Amino acid sequence: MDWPDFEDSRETKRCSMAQGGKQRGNSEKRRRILDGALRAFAKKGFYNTKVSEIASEAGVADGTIYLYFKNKDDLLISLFEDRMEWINNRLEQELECLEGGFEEKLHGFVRMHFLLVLENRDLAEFITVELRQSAKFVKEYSNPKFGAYLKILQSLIEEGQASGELRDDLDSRIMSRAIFGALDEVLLQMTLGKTKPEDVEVRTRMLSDILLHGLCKR
Amino acid sequence: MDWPDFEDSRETKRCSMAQGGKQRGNSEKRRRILDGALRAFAKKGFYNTKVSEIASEAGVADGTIYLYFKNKDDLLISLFEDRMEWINNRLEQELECLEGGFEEKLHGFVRMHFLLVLENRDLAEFITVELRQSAKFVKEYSNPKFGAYLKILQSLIEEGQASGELRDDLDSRIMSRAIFGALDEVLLQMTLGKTKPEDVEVRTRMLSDILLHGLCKR
DNA sequence: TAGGAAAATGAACGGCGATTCATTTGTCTC
DNA sequence: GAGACAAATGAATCGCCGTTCATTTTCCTA
Repeated sequence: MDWPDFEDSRETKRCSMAQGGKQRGNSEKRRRILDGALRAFAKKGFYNTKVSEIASEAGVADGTIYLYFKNKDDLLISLFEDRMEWINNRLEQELECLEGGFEEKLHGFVRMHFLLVLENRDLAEFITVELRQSAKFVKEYSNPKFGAYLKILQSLIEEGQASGELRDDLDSRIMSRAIFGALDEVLLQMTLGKTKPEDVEVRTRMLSDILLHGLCKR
Repeated sequence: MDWPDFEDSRETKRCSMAQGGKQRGNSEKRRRILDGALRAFAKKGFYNTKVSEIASEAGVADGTIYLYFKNKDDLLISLFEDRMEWINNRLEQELECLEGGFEEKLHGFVRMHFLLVLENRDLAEFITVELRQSAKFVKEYSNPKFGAYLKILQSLIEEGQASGELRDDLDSRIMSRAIFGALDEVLLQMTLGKTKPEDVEVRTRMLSDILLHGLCKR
């Protein structure tokens, strides 16, 4: 199978509708499909989910999906970007509100990452499992929304370096990936197992602490 | 699709052959198939690889694959376990040879993880991408070989704690996952991009350093 | 309220690809 | 070298599922 080419904009497919105040119905259906797809993909994974299952999950007819998305692959990517954008927005929003130095900021970031995603188990499952799948074709089409996520983390690190709180012998690009990897793996475990709310706090503290100060005794 | 049930042992399928010194041909073909599958999966991913492609990659007929593996899923799992076992063995072997305290050991571990896997690009791609796929069904069948990998890391941490070098307020189970996640994500980036040999050294140093001492200035 | 266009429907199609199995090839024994 | 058994082959099968499109429904406008 070939991955989709992005010659036509996914975001605005079928803009042919009247422009007035009635975008409502249309966008809402698109949203319903994305929501249904998330639930379905989380349950069985992309390749084991039938389009007809997504449709019934979304409460629309099979064919309707093809009015909003080019094909199943396109739906996967659209869903991924949609959710990633949501995460990025909320992450940036919350980060702005955080007072204090780098330590607080990183702690806040880790906490947010966990909370945002665990807020919705399906999202957690989808992100942790399908992201890799899509990383595979980052080669051909570099996932911009995931790139944006990493950028946020990277900027955070660079700020810390600029303010002198952080060592500056570290490549922020590599560090941001390492941090994401650590969070993501722990998140995967939380997603698959039964995580109680207090576990989130414990893990947040533990991870931000070790990232800041390391495993060694000081 | 349902994931395979493991009622019949995958390892020893078709033991009906004579027991003498002629296991040779048989095992060798199994190996050829596993090798071919690795190449194929690395190139296109599990779901986009046709069984016939694996067969031609391995230089056997399509049907032959079914003499050694129950089905395509079984082949995936078998391959995964085979390679994971190889990694675990070599990792343990190398770790035993390492002198010094925890710092040296962790550094060695990180280095080994990178080198072992990058020694074979296909393996790197396969592990980083397909492991998640299989983590998905850890729910139904807990991947023992990956568990063993984590155990090695976990023991390393616990040793460090016992000897007093490491903080003991850290859960070694969670830490081992976090470390694996960080390594794996950085490895993914290395796999997809073009990594020069010296990059491996840089990243090894950077990662073991940050894991030991954290991002903060001391 | 008629007419027409956009949106939605879901039954049917068509291609694909995992798996099977009748046949061939190889190997060992007497 | 013939018989018997194991191993390998690959063409044919068959069920599945992504996608299409003829038809129906909805919704607007005059």
